[in-house]
Amino acid sequence: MKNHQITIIDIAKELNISKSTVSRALTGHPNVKSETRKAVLDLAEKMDYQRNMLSISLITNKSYTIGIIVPEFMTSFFPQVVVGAQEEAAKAGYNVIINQSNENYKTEVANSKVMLSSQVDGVLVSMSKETRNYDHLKKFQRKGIPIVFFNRVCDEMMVPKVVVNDHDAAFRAVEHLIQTGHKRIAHLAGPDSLAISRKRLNGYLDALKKYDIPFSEDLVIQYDLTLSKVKIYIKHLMSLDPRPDALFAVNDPTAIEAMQVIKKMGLRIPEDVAIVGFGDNYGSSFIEPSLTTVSQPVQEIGRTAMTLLLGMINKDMSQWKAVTKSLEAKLIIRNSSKANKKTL
Amino acid sequence: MKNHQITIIDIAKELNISKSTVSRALTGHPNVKSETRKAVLDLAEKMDYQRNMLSISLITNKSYTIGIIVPEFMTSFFPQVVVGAQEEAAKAGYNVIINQSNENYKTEVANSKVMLSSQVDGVLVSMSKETRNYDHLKKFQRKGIPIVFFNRVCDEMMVPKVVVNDHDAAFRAVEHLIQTGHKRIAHLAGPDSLAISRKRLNGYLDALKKYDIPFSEDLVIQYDLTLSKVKIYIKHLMSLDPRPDALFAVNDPTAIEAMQVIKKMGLRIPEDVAIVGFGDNYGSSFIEPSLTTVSQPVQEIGRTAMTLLLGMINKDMSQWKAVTKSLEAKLIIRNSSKANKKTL
DNA sequence: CTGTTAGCGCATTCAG
DNA sequence: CTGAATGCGCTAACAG
Repeated sequence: MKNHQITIIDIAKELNISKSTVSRALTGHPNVKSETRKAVLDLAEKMDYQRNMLSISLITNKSYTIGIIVPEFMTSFFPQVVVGAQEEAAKAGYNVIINQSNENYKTEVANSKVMLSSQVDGVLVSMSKETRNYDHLKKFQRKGIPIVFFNRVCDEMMVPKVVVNDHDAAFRAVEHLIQTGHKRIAHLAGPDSLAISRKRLNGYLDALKKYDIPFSEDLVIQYDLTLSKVKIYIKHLMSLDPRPDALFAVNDPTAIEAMQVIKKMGLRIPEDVAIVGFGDNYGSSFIEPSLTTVSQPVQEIGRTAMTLLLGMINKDMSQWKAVTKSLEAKLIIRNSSKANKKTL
Repeated sequence: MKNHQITIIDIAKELNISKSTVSRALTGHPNVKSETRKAVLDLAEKMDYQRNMLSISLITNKSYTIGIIVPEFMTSFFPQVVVGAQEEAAKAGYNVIINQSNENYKTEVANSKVMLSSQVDGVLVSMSKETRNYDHLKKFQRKGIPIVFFNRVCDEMMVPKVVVNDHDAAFRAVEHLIQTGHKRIAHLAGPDSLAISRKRLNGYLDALKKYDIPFSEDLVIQYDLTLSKVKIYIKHLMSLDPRPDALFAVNDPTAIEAMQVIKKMGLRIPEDVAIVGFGDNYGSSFIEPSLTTVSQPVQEIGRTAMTLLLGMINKDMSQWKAVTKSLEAKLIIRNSSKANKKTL
C-alpha cells in the first residue's frame, strides 16, 4: 500500500540543489540556467517523476477538475454529450469527473456534495426528472463555483444554459405530421417537471393551433419516462375511437418503444399510425421503419456547455453572464411518417 | 475567482476552540465531549462547511478516486460498463474519473499520465485497438497502483482481468449458424491486436472444425473496426462465388452496419444471408430483422472489475492475485439467423 | 539565477 | 478530553 512516490525533494537531493529550483525547472519558469533545467528534466524523466496535482490544487485553490452530473447513461444522448464536454475540457487541461443521478433526486444531491468536496472548479448539470428543489445546485452558485446547465435546465436559476430549440423543433415535427395529412395526432409527453417536456408540448400545441386542428385532451399523455409504461399508454391511445393517426413522442426511446407495441398490435407504421420521435438516438435510423425524428447536435451541446463553463472559470464572477445558448435541432424525415394515404 | 471557502479554522474561531478539536469532532474521533461535538457539527452544517478532500488526500496519500480508461463512448457497451463500475465505486465512497482514448494509442498514454498525476488509487482499463506497447500501463504496476483490465485486456500483464467467455460464445454462435444449415459462413473479424478478436476468431475456427466445414481463407476478413469500411468488405464478401450464406460479425455495430449494406444490395436476411453479431448492443433487438447476437452482462462487467480493484486497494500488494474473471455471455437467437430454407 | 521561508487545509502525533 | 506542533508535496514571495 505504501506508494512510495518520487517527489521534488528526491530530485533536489540527487542533484544537490534546492527544491525551489527543481520546481522552477519543472514548471518552465524562466529564471533557471539552461543546464540546470536540462539536468532536472532529464532526471525527472529518468526517475519517472509525476507531479502531484493534489498539492498544486491545494495551493492554487484550483483542482483542474470539472464535475458533470447527468441523469442516466442508458441511451446514447448523455454519453455523447459527455464525449464533447470531455474533449473540450481536456484541451484546456481539465479533468472530468462524472456522476449519474439515475434520475433520482437524492442521488443528485449526494453527487453534488461529492463534487463540492472534490473541489471541482465548475459543474455541468442536467437534472434528474425528479428534481424540484434546487438548493443543492444553488449552493454552487453561492460558493462561487460556476455552474452551467444543459438539456435539463433549471428555470429558477440565472446561470448559463445550453439547450436546443425544443419548441420550434417540436412545432416543425408536428407540422410535418399535419402536412402529410394527419389529423388526430397524439402526443406522449414527458413529465411536467422538465422544461424540455413543456417546450415540446407547447410546440405540439402551437402547431395544432396554427393549422386549426382542435386540441383533444385525450390525445396527450404526460408520463414519467419510465419506458416500461409506454405499452399501457399506447394501448390506451390506440383503443380510442377514432384512433389517432399519428404519434409525436417526447423522445426517441419512447418512440421506439411505442413502435414495438404498435407493430405488435398489428397496426402498420406509417399507414395506420405515423410516428415522430425526438433526439435521433442511436438506433433510430435502423429501426423498421426508420424513425422520423429531431436530430440534436449532441457532442456540440457538450462542447458548448464546457466552453461556457471554462470561460466562467477564467473570469471574475462579476462578469458571468446568464446566457442561454440555443443550438439548432432539425427534423429528419424518415419512413415512420410517410404521407397518409387517405389524403394524398 | 476567489472562492472563499469555509475551513476548520473558521469553525474553530467561531467556537473559540482549537482546530484539532474541530477536526476530531468532524471525523468522529471518540475523544470529544459530546456537547463540543454537537456544537461543531451544528455550526458546520449552518456554515455549509464542506471538507476539502484535496488536503485529506495529500495527507493520507489516498485520493479516493478511481480512473477509468475506455476506448470509446459511441456504442452502448462502454457507457454501460461504466455505469456498473461507478455504482460500485460510489458504494465504497470512491469517485470516478473517466477518460476515453478514442481508440488512439497516444491519447491513451496521455490519459494514463493524467490519472497518475491525479493520484488515482487505482485504474480500470480497456485498451484502444491501436495499443501494442504497454509501458504506460505497466507504470501503474511499477508504482504500486492497482490496475484491472476489462474487455480489451493485456495478455502481457499479470493483473486481474474481467472478460466474457468470448471463445465459447463465438463457438456457439457459429455452431448455431451451422446447425441451421449454413455452410459458407463468413467472419468479419476485429484487429489482431485485440485478444477478443483473436478469441472470437478462434471460436469461429473451432466451430468449423468440429463440424468438418473446410475453412476458407476468403471468408475471413480482419478489419480495424472502422465502421465506414464495413461496406467495402461486405460488398466484397457478397460478390464471392459461391456467395457466403451467413456472416458472423465481431461485434454488433459491425453486424448492424453489414445488415444495412446487405439489405441495400437486395439480399434477404436471413434467407440469403444469415447474420450473427456479438454484444447485444442497444438497437440490436429492434433492427429489422432483429439481430441474433451474444449478450454480455455489461453492467456486471463494470461491477466485477471495480470490486476486484477495490479489493486490491485495501490489500497489500503482496496479496494481489492476477485472477481472470470470465463472465457468462450467452447466445440470443433472433430473426437474423432463422434456419436456411434450402436445407430444412 | 538560486536558496530560504511560509503556508494551502487538514490529520495526527505529542503534551498536557 | 483538549491544545500546540509537525508535515503531506508543492508554489510563491522574499532575499540574496
